[in-house]
Amino acid sequence: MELTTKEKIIHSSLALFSEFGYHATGVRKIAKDVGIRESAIYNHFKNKEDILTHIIDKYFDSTFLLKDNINLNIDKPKSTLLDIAMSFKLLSYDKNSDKFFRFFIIEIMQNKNVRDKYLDNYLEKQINALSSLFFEMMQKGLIGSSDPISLAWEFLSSLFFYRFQISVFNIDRFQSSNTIASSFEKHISIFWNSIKNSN
Amino acid sequence: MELTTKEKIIHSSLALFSEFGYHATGVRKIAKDVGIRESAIYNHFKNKEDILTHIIDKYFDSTFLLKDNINLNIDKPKSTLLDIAMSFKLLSYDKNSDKFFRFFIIEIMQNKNVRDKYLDNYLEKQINALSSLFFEMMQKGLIGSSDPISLAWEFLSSLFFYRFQISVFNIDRFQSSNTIASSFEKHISIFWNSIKNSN
DNA sequence: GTCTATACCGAGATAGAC
DNA sequence: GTCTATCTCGGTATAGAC
Repeated sequence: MELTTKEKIIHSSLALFSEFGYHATGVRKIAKDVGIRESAIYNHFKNKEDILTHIIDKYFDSTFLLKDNINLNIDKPKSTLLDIAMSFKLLSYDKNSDKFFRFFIIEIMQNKNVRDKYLDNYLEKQINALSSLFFEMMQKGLIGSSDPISLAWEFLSSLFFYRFQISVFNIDRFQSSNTIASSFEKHISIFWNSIKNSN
Repeated sequence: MELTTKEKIIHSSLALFSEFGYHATGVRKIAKDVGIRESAIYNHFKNKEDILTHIIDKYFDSTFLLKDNINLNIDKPKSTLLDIAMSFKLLSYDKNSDKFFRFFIIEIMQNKNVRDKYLDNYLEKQINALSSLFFEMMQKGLIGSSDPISLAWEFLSSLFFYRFQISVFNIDRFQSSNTIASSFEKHISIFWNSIKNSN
């Protein structure tokens, strides 16, 4: 697979941004990594920030969105939840997705554009989708009655943290990520055990 | 309370670092915020990185460590867990601690020194302490038998995420943090409901 | 589309007067 | 301990030849 220069620039930039941060990464470094001169960068991107924007637009979805063939079969509620958790786990152990994740965590804290994307395009959608799912389950009597939004937060929180933690381990303690490899499944087990209707 | 120049530098630096990041914050900006010239900074710190090091050393503990008067009364297991959660909540809604938290999240991803502190001085200790607590509870038959380390991860994960999320909301959607204000308590309720021994 | 050369700026940092 | 003045370096970005 032959990458165009533009693709190479994006690829190198992302690798450097996710390791050193956006500000600490110079255009010279990017150019060197690609194998061209700084000036050649500007044939493909307006400026440095333009590279950042392209990366965000191109990779945000693939970094955060779960596989969309999740079986939302309401009659098998526990395995539906497990499916979602496994989708998180898949992303966590995907090398590329993990790199983007680190990059985005940094940018969420510093870049309003990324932060808004995270809050509106990701978090809110996830919470809404999960709330609906739990609401349905309650109506069918599969789980006890309570606030579906709170359940959604509780369900998501652990999955997100495990992904965060694996991402931190993966920087320079790759082996340690094994210690929480089974946490995604364990979460479903504990969570389901708490909310299920036991009649 | 009169702050020394050195303290003022640390204070201003932290505010700027946590808002714009370490690399995006110049020594000139810090000096201006303090009300002195750049050169005067160097009477107090060797260089810019030296300021960073001092901040980390001075504030890491107060950012992450829970209040140490938590009552680890094993005979009231649920309220012990609630105490821990409330300690998290307290830190989340403390304005200063919240600022440091954002700063440290960024640095965890980019700075090996901070990352090691997070992993060794914070995370491992927390997991160990919680594991011991759950182990004791199992031995006393207060909760069902399972892997105490997994329980510790599951318990901590939600609390950490809620803190993370409140910190993100607090940047420019202060109002939204209310939506998860009760999540800390809710977490204890759901978690305890799952692990308690019901005999 | 990439190169060389260069402009320009702001960064971190130092010397020495006060 | 702070100031002014200044240095050097590396950053982003552009002009114009090939």
